[in-house]
Amino acid sequence: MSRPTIYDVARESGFSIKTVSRVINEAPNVRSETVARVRAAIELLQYHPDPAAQRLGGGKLPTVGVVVDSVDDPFFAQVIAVIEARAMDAGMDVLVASTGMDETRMRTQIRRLARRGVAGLVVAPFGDTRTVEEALPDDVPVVVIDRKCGVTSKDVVRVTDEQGATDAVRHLVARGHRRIGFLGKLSAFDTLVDRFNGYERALTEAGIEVDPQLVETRAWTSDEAYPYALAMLATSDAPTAVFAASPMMGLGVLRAQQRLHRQDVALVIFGDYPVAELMTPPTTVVDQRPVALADTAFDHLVRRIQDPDAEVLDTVLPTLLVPRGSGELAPRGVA
Amino acid sequence: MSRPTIYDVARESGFSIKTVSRVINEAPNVRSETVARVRAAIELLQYHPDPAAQRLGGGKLPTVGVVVDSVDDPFFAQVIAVIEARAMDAGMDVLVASTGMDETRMRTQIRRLARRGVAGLVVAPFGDTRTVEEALPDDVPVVVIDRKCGVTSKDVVRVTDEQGATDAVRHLVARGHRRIGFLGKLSAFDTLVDRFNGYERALTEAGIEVDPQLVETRAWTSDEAYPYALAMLATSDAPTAVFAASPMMGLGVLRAQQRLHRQDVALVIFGDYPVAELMTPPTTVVDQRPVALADTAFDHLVRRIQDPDAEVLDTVLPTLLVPRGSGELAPRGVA
DNA sequence: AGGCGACATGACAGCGCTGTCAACACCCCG
DNA sequence: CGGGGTGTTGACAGCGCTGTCATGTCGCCT
Repeated sequence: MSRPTIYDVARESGFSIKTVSRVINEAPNVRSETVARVRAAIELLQYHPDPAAQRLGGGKLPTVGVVVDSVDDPFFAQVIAVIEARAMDAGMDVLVASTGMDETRMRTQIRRLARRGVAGLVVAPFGDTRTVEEALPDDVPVVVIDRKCGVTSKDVVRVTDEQGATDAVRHLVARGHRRIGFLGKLSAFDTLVDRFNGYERALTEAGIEVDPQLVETRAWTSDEAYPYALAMLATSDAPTAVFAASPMMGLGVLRAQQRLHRQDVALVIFGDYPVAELMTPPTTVVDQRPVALADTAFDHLVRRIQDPDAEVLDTVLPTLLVPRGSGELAPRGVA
Repeated sequence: MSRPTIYDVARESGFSIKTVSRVINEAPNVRSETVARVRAAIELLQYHPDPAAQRLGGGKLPTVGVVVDSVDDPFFAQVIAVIEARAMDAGMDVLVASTGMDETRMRTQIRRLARRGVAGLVVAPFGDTRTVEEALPDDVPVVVIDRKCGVTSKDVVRVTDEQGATDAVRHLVARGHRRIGFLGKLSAFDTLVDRFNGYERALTEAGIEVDPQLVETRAWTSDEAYPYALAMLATSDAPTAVFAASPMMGLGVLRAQQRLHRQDVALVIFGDYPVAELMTPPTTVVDQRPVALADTAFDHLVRRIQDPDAEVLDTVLPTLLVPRGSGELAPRGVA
């Protein structure tokens, strides 16, 4: 009445449990006829191996763990969705854990999943190199996503942050903007620094000097960004365009614009967000393409699981500038 | 060098593994001094029980499974986030699985998690009563969320769909609207039918007849809703207000409005969505309060895990009308 | 014909826990 | 002072797998 075990399959098929185990794990050196008979018995009994037992017996759980800042951040939600889909195809389950942007909690969550015996881990880390390197386990395959954080011992999949930012700001410069604001907390992630560098590069190559008045690096959440954005837009020599280095910064700017009833400030946000195309004007973004990122991360995780000694990869995927309207606005007062 | 086991703790503390096991599981009849000594040993060795072994030994995994339509739907993403947070506090992990709105896949995913030995399951089901009742396991505690689907054998946590819809439509009626459109696929979920009933009720009590021209029940995704919304808004006797029975329908309407350059159509969407407050005009919604829902669901799940024979609960939480602008627009042409 | 290696299968011992049951020490009561 | 709880602890047998090692069977080469 209870779930069938490997013994039931063994009895039914007439082979030993070890042979059944071999069939399950697609081990070599089993006669194809034997495989067929065992498979038939498995099918007949509707047998499914118990992951806990497989794990205890010596293997890993058919499970991948995903550790991200927060599960309901749209970016990470998409990442999780892709990983979940890929894992399902591979017959694996997905454990999720969030760090809430807390280093201790990040460490705890990673350790917990590692202890649990997951086959692999996808982690969006943060903190300085040392913290992150220490938090990442060496006995479990890990792929780091989105942020490198100086990690060199693990596979990393991220995007061209600097180039993406450069593209965004060049886009604004091409529309004639010369006073372009920047919002983004540099101390938070290395990615933010890259994005600032991209901003700086685009300005410099256009012969525009970076105006410290237009660079706001204190805000982290959108709530924090809002007053700064408000202040920046309200000054007499306000920027005619803004580059928001993250969706959170972008939302702060949008709130400020809404508050000031201004729809004439050009805006490009690094990172797409839900319904950006329905805003007034629709928001131009630098798409980080979370789907491609997660897909690649999963590929690399599988590779690492199969060959723990494979060469360490640092994959940098291109971003995509998506013009929707807000980024194509001409400078105020110009036709 | 390897992870410490219960034997290490036993040796270190001077007790048997069984006593250590008792301490871990907070079993009764253990002297407090013994507990203290064992705890000290656990602390010293940094011991953490192996979930797989606990499971095999006879218990359940310290894990809850969450099965939803899709992981990156903002509503479910929030649900998952809350469950994850609560689970973490309870020392549990969270397995996520999505159904992709496919009955077979729903069944597969639920079975898989159940087999895995999770302690409990939170499921957003769909399909007719029979399908769902069959898909839900009886040997694992389950809490059904968001949609009842006729389930009577499990705890259910949902919201006042009909009342919420009535509130929304009354709100529009109170602003003077008499031609109010409805968008929502009734055949999809029982919740949608409830929302339509709420719509009908609010109209009826205001002495307004339901105009079939203004009721669109074919669309399911926002892509499908878009052309219908477009058509509805473009007719000569177009509605002055629209009640979108789900965020997807709402996005369809918003796209249509954007396309038609119309910001004068009053709109209330059932279900909040990201940055709704930044739209032009900001979108008035009926908040389903996913956080409260998930919180309650987790409470009920814990209750059910502790007492499998507890009375079956059907909890219906109130929704919250959030006026933000779009729902307060007067009918076209009226001051 | 004898022997060796490649293939195919099985016996058995864990993996790290928990459940069952037994053992033992006390305590209360008649 | 003996019987029968009650509280506290431990020995031991699994749970359902996989790893190791042994066993048996051919086919082929010398």
